[in-house]
Amino acid sequence: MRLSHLFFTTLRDDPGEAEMPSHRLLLRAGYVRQLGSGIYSLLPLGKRVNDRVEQVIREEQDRIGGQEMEMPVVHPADVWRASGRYDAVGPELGRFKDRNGRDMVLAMTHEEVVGLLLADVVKSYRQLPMQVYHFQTKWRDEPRARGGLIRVREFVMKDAYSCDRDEAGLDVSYWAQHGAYVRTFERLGLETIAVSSDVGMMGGSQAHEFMVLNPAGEDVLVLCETCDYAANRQIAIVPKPDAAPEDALPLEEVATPGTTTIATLAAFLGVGPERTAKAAFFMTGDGRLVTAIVRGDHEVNETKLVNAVTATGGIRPATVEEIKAAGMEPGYGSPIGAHDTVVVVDDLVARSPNLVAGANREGFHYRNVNVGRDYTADVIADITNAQAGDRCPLDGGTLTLRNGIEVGNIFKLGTKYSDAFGASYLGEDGVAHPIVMGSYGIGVGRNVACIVEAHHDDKGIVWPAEVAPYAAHLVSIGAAKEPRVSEVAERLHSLAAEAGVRHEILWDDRDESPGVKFTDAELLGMPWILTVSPRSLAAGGIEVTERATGDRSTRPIEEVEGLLVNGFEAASR
RNA sequence: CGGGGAGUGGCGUAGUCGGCAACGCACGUGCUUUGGGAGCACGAGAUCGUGGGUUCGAGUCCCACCUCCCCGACCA
Repeated sequence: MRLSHLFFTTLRDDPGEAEMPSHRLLLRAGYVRQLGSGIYSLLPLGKRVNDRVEQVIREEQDRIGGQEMEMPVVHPADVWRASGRYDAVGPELGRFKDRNGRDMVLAMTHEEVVGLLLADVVKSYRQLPMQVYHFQTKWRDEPRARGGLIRVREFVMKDAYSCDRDEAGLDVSYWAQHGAYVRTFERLGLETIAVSSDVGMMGGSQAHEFMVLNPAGEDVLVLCETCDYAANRQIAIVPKPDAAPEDALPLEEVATPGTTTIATLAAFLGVGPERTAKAAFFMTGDGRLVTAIVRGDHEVNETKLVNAVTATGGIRPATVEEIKAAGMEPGYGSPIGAHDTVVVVDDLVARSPNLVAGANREGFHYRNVNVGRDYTADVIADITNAQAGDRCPLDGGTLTLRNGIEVGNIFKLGTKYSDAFGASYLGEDGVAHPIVMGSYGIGVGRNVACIVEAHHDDKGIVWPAEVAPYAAHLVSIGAAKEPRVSEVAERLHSLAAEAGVRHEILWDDRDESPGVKFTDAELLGMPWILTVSPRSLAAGGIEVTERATGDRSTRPIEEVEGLLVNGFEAASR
């Protein structure tokens, strides 16, 4: 490809609003342009990278027997009503009406369609197990897009669906996908950590998220320093030592003016925060007020809380009015004397005697509050966030917290969608059984961004060869003075093009100064930069520079021709 | 949705007290230059986010709205 004809432009200055390196570089180097919040165009260079990433994913899906297909972006709403998700999912599901007033949906995922197709196509156990996948646009009207391609509203996802006869079969498919993901991310040049994760609204029994560590990541990972325990903080187990046994003391009301936070309360009373109970209030989607009690030195984990009360539609912080309506006083709240609220108590609080808790009266707390005696827990569960320094549930090692970006996930779905759509098969036993499903997603654009996050320097992008849009970047200099420069460049360019799409090179044939060309070559990030100039020809050939290392050498023209045809692997040796 | 910030040629920005919309880069033409973001000359390019208001006069002041970014909430 001749750069003079490429639909792109580089920016000399950093775009003002791009904060993450990947966003800044993809904009500056002319790979992407923004259309709206969380909506991006891929320019030709961006499209080529995207295609290369897709191809890696495709090869690894095919390797485990995945069959590529394609399902629609626009679905009749009835399909989503059948699974219950038309109502269960909030405004992030795009909805509109067609010209006849029928409710329609912009797909955010494709379990429903797969369920329908399975009901139609699969009849016998002989057709299982089976996996299908496709690359398709998703629309998710996220509350807030951020970080360039990291979190967008419209994006292409590889979503795969495994279909098995039973749980044992699902387990095999699940771990086959796990292996495919490990190979995929390795080929993409991403260092990932597979963490156990929440099954969320997808339903199901087991899930992993593949995470890359990144300070701007939206997820918090809980990692053990001494073993391979790794979990999303949303579900990370928090082992808690038993509190020292004490006899329950009588309840005692104390005046604690101006102590609406645990810190001020503990300081006022001269006790540690671990001797207090903290109350947090939430409303569930179905209108229940949840009072969550954790010890003062912990914080509430909302995912665990949602799971503890099986809150479909999630939870949101309760308003002051809602809290007061249940007989509690924000800032001085506790379940003591409260009504019309679901009380969820962290297991540690349930075992901790004589805590300080709110008196539901402004400016007052109780000492020596004991669960069971002074108020009743509707649910006792682990509802706290893991904290740095906590003990690992596996080997007792020290836990650390790191931020991560989710580049892929795998879910054991079970039969939720096959049940909803009547997707069953006739077994050897002559009886109908529901098909057991799994679902497996990789966001393509987010992976592109994460690759740039992991592979760039102060000059620009440094693509791994596996995903680079072109095999090399050819810079021709001094063509006006030495006609052989253009001749040689022309020959290399067409030779590479004839060798196939994976061998194509980008030729900067523009009439620009050498400085501009070198700077752009480094910004664009092809793994190899070839320079042909009167100087290089005089030195015996072509200057070959490895982008990642900066290693530079002059090679005979015939050798470079060989690299173009046979691949640059030989050049690294 | 809450908090914060920003909308001025393609990009990055300046614009003071309300008084001819400016600078750098990029772009076009010509000449010079050609191994690390060249020089000179000339030139094109702006509904100052939108609507309303105040004023002799609004990029600037007031009101409403829209959009984008960041933090949080949210998130399959």
